[in-house]
Amino acid sequence: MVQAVHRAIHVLRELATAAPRLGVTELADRIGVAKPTVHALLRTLEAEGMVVQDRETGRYQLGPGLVVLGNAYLDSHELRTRAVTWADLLANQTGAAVWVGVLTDRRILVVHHAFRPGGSVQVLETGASLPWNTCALGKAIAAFLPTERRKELLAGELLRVTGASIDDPERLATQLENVREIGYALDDQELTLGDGGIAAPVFDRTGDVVGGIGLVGPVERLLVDSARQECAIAVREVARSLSRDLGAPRNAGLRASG
Amino acid sequence: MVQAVHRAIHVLRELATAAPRLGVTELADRIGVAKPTVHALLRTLEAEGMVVQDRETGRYQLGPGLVVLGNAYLDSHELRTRAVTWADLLANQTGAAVWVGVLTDRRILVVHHAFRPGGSVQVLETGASLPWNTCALGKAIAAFLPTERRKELLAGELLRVTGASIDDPERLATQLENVREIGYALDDQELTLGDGGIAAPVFDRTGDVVGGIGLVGPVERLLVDSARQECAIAVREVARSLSRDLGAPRNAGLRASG
DNA sequence: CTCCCTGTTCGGTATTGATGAACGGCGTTC
DNA sequence: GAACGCCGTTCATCAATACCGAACAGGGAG
Repeated sequence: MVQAVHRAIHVLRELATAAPRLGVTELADRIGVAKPTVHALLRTLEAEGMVVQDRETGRYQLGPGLVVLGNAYLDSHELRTRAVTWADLLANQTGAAVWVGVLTDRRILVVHHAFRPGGSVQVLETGASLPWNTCALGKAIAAFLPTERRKELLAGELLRVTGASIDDPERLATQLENVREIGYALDDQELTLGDGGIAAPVFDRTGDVVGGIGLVGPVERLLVDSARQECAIAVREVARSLSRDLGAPRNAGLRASG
Repeated sequence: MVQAVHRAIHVLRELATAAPRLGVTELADRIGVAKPTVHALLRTLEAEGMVVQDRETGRYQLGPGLVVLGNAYLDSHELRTRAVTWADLLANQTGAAVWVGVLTDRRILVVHHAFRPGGSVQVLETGASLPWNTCALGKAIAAFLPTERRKELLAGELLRVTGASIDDPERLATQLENVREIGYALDDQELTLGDGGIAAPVFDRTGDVVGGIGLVGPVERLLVDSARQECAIAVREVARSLSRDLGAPRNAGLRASG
C-alpha cells in the first residue's frame, strides 16, 4: 500500500467531514503526521485542483477537481446509466421520488435521484451517503448480499439517525430474511422523520447485487396499506427489468438466500 | 511535490477521461510509469474506494468514494450554498434553467443547476465541465478576472464544441471588453446547438470573481430581442445580490477593467 | 494444446518522502 | 503600541519506502 496516497486521501476525508476549512496544523494533529508532511501533500493536492487554499486565512478546503472525478464515476457507472430511464418511469408511475443507490463500505451512496413529478422544491440527493441500516435501499441490498458480507454489516456499528432507526442486529436480521422472501424492503421514518421508503435489489450479469432502486416519500402517501402494496410491486418490477438490462440471470437473488 | 500522489491523481484522471475501464498495462503505458507501480497505486486507491476493480475482467474503473468527496466539496462551497435560493428565484422569474459555475483551470464547472420551472424531462448538469470560451458563464467570469489571468486564458487553447463556438482570441477579447461594460455575457449556440446563455459574474468579499450565475435555454426564448434585455437585467441583478451575500464591496468588478 | 496477453508478486536499490528545527507574517493580548 | 503566541511555510538530514525489472499465474484466442 502506497503510504503517501493513503495519507493524501486521509487528508481529503478529513477535509470532507470536518468544518468547511482546516489549517495545516489541525489537519496534522487529526491524522497524526508531521506538519510539513501534510503541507507537502496539500501542495500537490492543490496543484491538482483537489484542494483549494483560502488566500486570506491560509486554510485549506476541498477543491473542484473532486467534482469532476465524482461526475466521471457517475457517468461511467453502468447501473446508473441504465437506471435513469427506469427511474423516470417509476417516478411517473408512482408519483414519488426515486433513488438509485449502491453500497459503499457501510453506507448507501445515492447515485441517481429522479424527482417526484411536478412537485414543489426538492433537494437533489445525488451523492448523499446514508447509513445502510436506515434506508430501504440499504436493506434491499444487504438482504441479497453473500452471507459473509451481510454478517459483517450486521456485526458492525448500526447508526441511528432518527428515533425510528433500527440498531438492533437481530431485529435487522429478521427484517432482511423477510426482504429476501418478499423481494423488497421498507423503511418507516428510519432515515427522515415523516418519510418512508420502498426499495428492491438490482443484480448484474454475474447474479450479484450491485445496487438498488426505490421510492422515497411521505409515509402517509407511500406506506399506507392502500398504496404500499401497489408501489412495492411497481418497484420490484422495475428493479427486475433493470437487472435484466444489466444482463442478470432470471433467477438472480434466489441463490443468495441462506 | 509528492510524486506518488501526483501519479495517483494522474491515474484517476486517465480513468475519468478514457473508456469506462482500463487495465493496468494500458494505464501504465499512458502515464509512462512501470506496471507494478501503477498496480500499487491502484491497490491503495481501491482500498480507499476511489477505484473499483471489475472482478471479471480485472480492469479498473473509478470508485464511489470520489462522489462522496465531490459532494462534500459542493456542500462546503460557499458560493453554491448561497446561490441555491437565488438560482431558484431566477429560474421562476425567467422561466429558464439556471446554472451556477466556477472557473477551474480552463473550464467552467457547473456547481449548481436549478431546473426550468414546470418543465419536461431535464438532465442534471451539476458536475459538468465546459470549455470556458463556449459558455456565457465562462465569458462572464473571464471578463472580470485579473488581466494576467485573462490573458492566459485567451492565449491558451480555445476549444470548439459547436460550429458557433468562438476560437478566435481577438474576437473573444473584444467580447470580454463588452462584457465588462454591460455587466453580463451571452453565448449563442456556442455550447449547444439551439441553446443560448446569459450570465453575470459573482464576486466575494475581496472583490475577486469567484464564479458566475446565468440562464440556459433555447435561443428562441432567451436571446430574441424582446426577452434578452429583460433576462439580462434579472441575471445581473441576482448576481449582484448574490455577490453582496458573499460580502462583496458595492463596486466589485469595476477595478478589474483594464 | 500452445502461445501470448493479462494482472499479480517478489526483493533489491536508491529515490523520495517524512521529519524536527527554524523562519516570517499575522492576529491577539496585555 | 509592543510583545507574545500561533499559524503556514521552508530547509536540510536521514532512512523509510515507493519504484522498478524480472519472474509468476491465470485466461482467451488461435
